[in-house]
Amino acid sequence: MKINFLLMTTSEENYLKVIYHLSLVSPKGVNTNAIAGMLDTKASSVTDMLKKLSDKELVAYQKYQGVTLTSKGFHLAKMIVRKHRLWEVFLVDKLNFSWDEVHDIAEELEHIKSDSLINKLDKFLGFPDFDPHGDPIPNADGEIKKVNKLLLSEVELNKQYRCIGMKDSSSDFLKYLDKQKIALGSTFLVKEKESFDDTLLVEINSKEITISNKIATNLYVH
Amino acid sequence: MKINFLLMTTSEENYLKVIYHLSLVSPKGVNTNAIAGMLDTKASSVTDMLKKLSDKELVAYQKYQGVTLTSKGFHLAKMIVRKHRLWEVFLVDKLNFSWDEVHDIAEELEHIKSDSLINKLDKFLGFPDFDPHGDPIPNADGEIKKVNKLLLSEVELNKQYRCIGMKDSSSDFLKYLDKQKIALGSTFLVKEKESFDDTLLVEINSKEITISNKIATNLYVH
DNA sequence: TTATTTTTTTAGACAAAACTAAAAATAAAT
DNA sequence: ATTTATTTTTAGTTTTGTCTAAAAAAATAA
Repeated sequence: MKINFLLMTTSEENYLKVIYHLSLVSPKGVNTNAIAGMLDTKASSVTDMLKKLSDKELVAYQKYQGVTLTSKGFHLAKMIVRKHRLWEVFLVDKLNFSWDEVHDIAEELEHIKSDSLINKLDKFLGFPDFDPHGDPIPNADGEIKKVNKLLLSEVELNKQYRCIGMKDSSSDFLKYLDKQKIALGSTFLVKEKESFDDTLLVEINSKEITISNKIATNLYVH
Repeated sequence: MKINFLLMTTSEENYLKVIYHLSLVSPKGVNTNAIAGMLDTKASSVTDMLKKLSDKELVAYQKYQGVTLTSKGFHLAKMIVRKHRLWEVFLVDKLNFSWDEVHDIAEELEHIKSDSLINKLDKFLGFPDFDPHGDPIPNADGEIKKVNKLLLSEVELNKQYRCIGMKDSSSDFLKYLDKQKIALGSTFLVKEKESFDDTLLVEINSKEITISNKIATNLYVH
């Protein structure tokens, strides 16, 4: 896809990215308030920005009807997500940051404007398909590798699964995983499920631990 | 040196960096117009910003008297230069950019705010002392490796010198150097100097070429 | 030394992106 | 079907960093 040269501000890019993430959950249209919540700003500010993005034909916006991305906006949003996730791989793989430290830095790096930079970075990193949290990295054309993933809470008993991602990548959750020595690629085998509170008895790296339902509904496996 | 936590905008950082570079040439005080010229902005805008930087105690500013950096401002400026030059090393050494392509990208990367990022990058790059143009990289404490350098136009005849930097790192100049296969580390031996126009006959990488005075006054050797 | 030119500063305005408070539209509840 | 509550938009400010035009200071020239 060819995109006309568009000079985007950091703020515009952040809105686009948030609309992208929200529209994966509510594809019919994203609420003003939902955007405001994610960006920690006020609904009135969101309305202002939606008008601007609409003028640039990056979103389809009708007063009071929520907002969706145009194909132009969708592609641009994926390019921002691509940058964010590639920089996260760089920070973890090359600079030895731990996976709970990289989000804020990547949040800044994702706004650096240079296609050749991001494509050379992609090559340098070996064209990774997934970031350190297991989220897929769109390629230069915006294509995303899909993997059919299950929540750990939904798997069958006594079958092998591999950890492929986290639903919630908050720092606290990642630190918990580190403490339990759970990482991307860890092998899970659920031995028992407590019917009362859905706690799981799981064998991970040939050690048995119990995992709460809250944790199990945040871990994607395959 | 301990610096109180200061939230700098990109614009403030750019002013600080420009004042730093200009004050190396005119340490008595940097003119408003000189700053405006470097930043491609208007003198009135510079005056506004100097007041703000003065309030933050990053510069010593007296109306009509030019401006100098305080020790706080000096240190901060060196940290920005450090980031710029480390990112240039990364772009050239790791991502295979050529040395004439990296300046604009580094101009953006230098404003990413994270001390641990820049120190881990420094380590990843092997604590380089010089950037791809031969300019020194301040260390984490702001210390700069000094090398007593000569212009190629000033050297003695029939003595070996090594190229250690460029006075002017403009894209055009760097492309000329690439064409002539001159790079950082190239060996020079001046065989003749034409007294009429100061053109030099130079042996570089065991090949003889003539070099104009304009080129010779832009190359630092040691 | 006085006049002229250049540099710098002030004053007032503007655009971007945020805010508050109030109005309007939509959704939910009685 | 009204009333009530929630969501969204409008209108009017604020802050940051810029601008233009005019005034003031400093530097240069006659």
